[in-house]
Amino acid sequence: MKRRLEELEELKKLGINPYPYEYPVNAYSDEILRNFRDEDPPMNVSIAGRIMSIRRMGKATFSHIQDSRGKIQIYFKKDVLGEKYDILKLLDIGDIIGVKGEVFRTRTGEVTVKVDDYQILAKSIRPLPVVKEKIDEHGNRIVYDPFTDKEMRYRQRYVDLIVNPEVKQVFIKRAKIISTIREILDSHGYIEVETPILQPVYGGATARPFVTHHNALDMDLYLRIADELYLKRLIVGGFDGVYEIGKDFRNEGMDRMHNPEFTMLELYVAYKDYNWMMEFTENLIYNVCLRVNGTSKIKFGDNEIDLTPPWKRVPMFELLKQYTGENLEGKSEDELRAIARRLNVDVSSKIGVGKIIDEIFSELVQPNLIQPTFVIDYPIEMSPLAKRHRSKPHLVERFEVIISGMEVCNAFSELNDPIDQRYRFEEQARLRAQGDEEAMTIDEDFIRALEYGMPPTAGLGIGIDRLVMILTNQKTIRDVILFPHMRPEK
RNA sequence: GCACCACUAGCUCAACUGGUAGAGCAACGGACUCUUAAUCCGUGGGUUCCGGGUUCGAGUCCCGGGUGGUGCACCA
Repeated sequence: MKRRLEELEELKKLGINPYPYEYPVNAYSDEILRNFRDEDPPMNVSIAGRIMSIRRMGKATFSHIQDSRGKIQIYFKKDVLGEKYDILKLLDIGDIIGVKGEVFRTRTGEVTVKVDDYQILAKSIRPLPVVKEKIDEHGNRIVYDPFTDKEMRYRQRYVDLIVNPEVKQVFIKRAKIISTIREILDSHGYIEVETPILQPVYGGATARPFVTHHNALDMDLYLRIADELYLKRLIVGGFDGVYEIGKDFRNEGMDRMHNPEFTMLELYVAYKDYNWMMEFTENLIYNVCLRVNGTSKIKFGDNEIDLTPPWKRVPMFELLKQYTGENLEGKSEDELRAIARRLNVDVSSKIGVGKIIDEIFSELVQPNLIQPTFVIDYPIEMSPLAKRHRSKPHLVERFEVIISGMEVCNAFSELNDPIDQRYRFEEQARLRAQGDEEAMTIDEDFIRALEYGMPPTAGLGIGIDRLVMILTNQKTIRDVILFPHMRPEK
């Protein structure tokens, strides 16, 4: 770095501003490579990018520069550039330059820009990890000494993005996934809304919140753990379909599937139930995958996953029976604890019936569900916002979508009976008193809204990060979040 | 929060049972006007994550701490 600061000073002494204001770009690496024809008249281009390699050979120098679209070789010649050629020695890998020149094909066949003139656009004073690569005879990219240090890749994502082009592709695809979801939802006439992230009462999920403080009001506020209760208020307010794509925050552990802040899509549609929502969900995800990947059969880890609808719909208790050999339906808390012991599943003494079942399910059933599966009809105790099942009163009309063992969606026929809702909240309060810190707190204003009357409604939540993981074949959530949460350095 | 593993030059990695810390790339100097992991000659580069301890001697062994990874716990 010291050496580069000296170069910076030398440039300034020569009257060259190493940080100029703009540069007229009229072409990109990928277009130039794609459009070049040997028989066409020579084409002049003006491109800008970062120097990724330099091969100096006395009075001629080859270099590759990388722009937003890819890389292209450039060729400097002493007899073309004269004195300006000598300034090249002050350039380094990592510097950003603009070059103008004619496109030609080298003797070895690579389409290259022969530089008539160049300009330094930003001097890099911190050395970039140098990744060397070669394209083999099959067109495969072989990388030597790849930049792999996970900690540095996540902390200095900018470096990761410069040096590892496949990382950039994941995030471009992520953007496309989200914009495609928007297009589809908008085309159905659903209204995108924004609801509070700072909430006086948090709800809509069972999780521990982040707490912050509002100074002027001298009160604690919570970062939302879900959008649910506000979006349902909007259904009460007369919207037929609303959705929100935004960050939720949960004060829980971090691992391959969890980041403390994550992106969630929630959608609520009036006059529909969870059966309708299942069909909607499988079509949504199928179409997003088609548009983004061009196919509905994708690889995830060692598995091939087929997202073509219809997806299997299986009641939760049926899956439990299938994978554990035990019938858990209608069992008391004591009986469930005994079964858990028999199945070698550890359950905390603080949790109730719903969570014991959930525990057994996530340990013994969920990892086996690789192809997209609607798990339907959950016990009422673990779903305080869902409507009671129309024919089985101890269950609710709820589904989750499991893909590759990962929970990607959660949805219900929404509970719109204000009396039942109050009763369910009170049950949660009882669990909380028992020591379940994640049980929900009662939201009086939400109940008041239901008291005015909410139409029958279907609601859906999709974990966007996890969906992106599946559609881009990434095994950890950190690889689909640009700046995953990290402990502070030092 | 717990367990296991990792941390050595800018990057990727070596260093046997404890015995002078090394290579490739990058950097620096030189040669070279079609190279492409350019090549050839030469040079410099280290708080071995941090702090203690054991030892004549610690990158290596022990204790404590940090960060990361993986798993568990926790997690609509």
